[in-house]
Amino acid sequence: MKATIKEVAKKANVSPSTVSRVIADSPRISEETKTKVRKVMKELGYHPNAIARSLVNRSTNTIGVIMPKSAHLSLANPFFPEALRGISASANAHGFYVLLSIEEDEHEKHNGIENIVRAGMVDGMIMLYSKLEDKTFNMLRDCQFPFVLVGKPVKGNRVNYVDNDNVYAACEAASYLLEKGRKNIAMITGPLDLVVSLDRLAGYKSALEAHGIAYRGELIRSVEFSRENGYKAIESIFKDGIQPDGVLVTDDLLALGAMNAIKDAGLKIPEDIAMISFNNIPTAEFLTPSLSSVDIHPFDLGYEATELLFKSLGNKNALPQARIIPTQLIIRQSC
Amino acid sequence: MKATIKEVAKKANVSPSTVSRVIADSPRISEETKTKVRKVMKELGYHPNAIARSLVNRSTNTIGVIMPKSAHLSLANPFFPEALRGISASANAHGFYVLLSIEEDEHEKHNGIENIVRAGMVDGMIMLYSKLEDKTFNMLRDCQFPFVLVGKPVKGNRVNYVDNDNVYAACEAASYLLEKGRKNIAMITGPLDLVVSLDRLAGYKSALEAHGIAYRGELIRSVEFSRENGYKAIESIFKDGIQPDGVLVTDDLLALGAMNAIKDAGLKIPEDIAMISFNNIPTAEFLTPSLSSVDIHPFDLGYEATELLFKSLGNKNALPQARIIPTQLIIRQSC
DNA sequence: TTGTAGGCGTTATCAT
DNA sequence: ATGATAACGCCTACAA
Repeated sequence: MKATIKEVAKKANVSPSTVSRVIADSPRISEETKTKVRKVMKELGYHPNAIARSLVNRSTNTIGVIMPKSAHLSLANPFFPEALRGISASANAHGFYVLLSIEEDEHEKHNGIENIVRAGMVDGMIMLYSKLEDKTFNMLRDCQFPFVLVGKPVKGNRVNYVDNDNVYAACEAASYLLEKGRKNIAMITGPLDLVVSLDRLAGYKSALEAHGIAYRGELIRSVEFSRENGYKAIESIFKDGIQPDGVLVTDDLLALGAMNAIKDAGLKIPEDIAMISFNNIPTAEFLTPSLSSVDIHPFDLGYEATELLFKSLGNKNALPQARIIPTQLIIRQSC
Repeated sequence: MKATIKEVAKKANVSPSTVSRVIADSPRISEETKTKVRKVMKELGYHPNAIARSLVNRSTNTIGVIMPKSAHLSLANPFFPEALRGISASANAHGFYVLLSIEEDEHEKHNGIENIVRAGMVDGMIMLYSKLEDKTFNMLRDCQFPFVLVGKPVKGNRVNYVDNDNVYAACEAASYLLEKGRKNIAMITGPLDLVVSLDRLAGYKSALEAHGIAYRGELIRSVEFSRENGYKAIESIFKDGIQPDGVLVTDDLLALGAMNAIKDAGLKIPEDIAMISFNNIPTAEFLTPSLSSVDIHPFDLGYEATELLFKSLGNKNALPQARIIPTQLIIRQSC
């Protein structure tokens, strides 16, 4: 059985409140008493109970992290684990714990998160994605519960968020291809209900526009993140009788599949089709050809999001803030 | 402000205990009252406070997950995220939450975990590694705190654990190389204070023995997990004037570096040096040559560990159990 | 079937 | 500088 504050108090011949003050290192307790009480705490192996503390303080020193269903696939993708590391690093630095919620399906997800929030398990949340019409997002916003989005909110939603400039990043990547003389640039992107997909598509379009090239919808494929879907997307473009000379892919897993589809069609990268992708997985440089990719700095996204959360926890009616984490286009052999 | 059980009670004209019983769906409450109370709960948007519940129940419905420092590097490695998914899947199924602890350094780590445990934040723990003389392990064991090790405990420590048969897996892989006619098989392994490293080394040795080949210590390199270290390990073997015709690597990240070192030395894989690695990262099949690797089924390791934890939570004085998750040697071009 | 009262371990307020 | 007391929100004997 664990020692409680009362037992410490009894053994030290003081009252529980005195012990409590010693724990808080209150200046209103004599050094003498402090050392005496501390000695007893050691002897008894006493450690304050976090639950009881949370109950009276109405705060748990814990932040929640929401990972979307698609993260299951993408856990292979370094984005989520790296973001998690960033979150954890910031939380640790503030003496906070991290409650992780990886949910199974849409329905459960919503319930799970709502439980965590309504049950008072966490003081704030980090959402590791941003999509249109998201129930969890709406719930959090409607509750006025403190949270930070990793990703950009839908227009008009004024909330705390941390994101890359995905429009810029995609524009930069597409421009690189265009300036290499590529004219027919396909795009393979994730689901279009994700804000990140929309942003990157917008960036792609703006690059075309800046280079005086017309946008053609038939060059675009939107699919769920997986290697298989990357493969199929390229296949489908070829089947439509289109042969692009470049392709912008919004995720390296998709790119892996796409590369294989291109090879299987007897075409060469980058000679026939140049490729740039996103996320810069650790093996990108070891592929043949090595894969050009945009590093989005997921650790920083997680870290800064958490820092922002603490800031808003400290000042409940602070205005929503945004932080933009720079991206880095890493050119390798694939373009 | 959130509604409490008292407010529900008042509005429903019943006592708090009745509401409590409705929450627990006690059979001693009439259906009539139940529906009445439930209606009020809905109206008030009532949700039981998990903290208060935890305090009186002395249990938090939360399990902790400990990720070691080296996981930082290895988060690029699918092992940890996949294991996390498995843990989360099992925890969700049991209505439990997951508290994640990724710690910075050894010292902090110990303190962090000890806090979590002693503060009563979690009902049990999953340790995602196993090494010799580990402080956290000893602390947990000495506290008699319920936990499950993913990995094998040091001999003599009777604790719950879930692991692969790493001796067998390494033996199988080494034997494969030997049966392909390779005679001088090097081994690049992780730190030798990790039980997994020792086991795989033992498996390698036993394969040699079974094939009547003498063990030579100069063929072995033990390094921290990283691509750079994989590169250096091969370099160091070459520098010693040794040219192996096969190499067994205990992690794909190490293998990536090793492959490059071999290529840079002007040698070919598998012609000059055949290679088998561990962990089967998603890109293994996309490398050139594609990398043979042992899939250790990290999801299952996490899932089964958590199931085992729940079992031991249910029966505090059950005897320690072990579960072995099968491995799968996946042969590709590198051997 | 339902209500009352005490307590889970802590902190905060008000005394002393 | 320290102690008594009352919460925090819930559960659970024990009573009725």
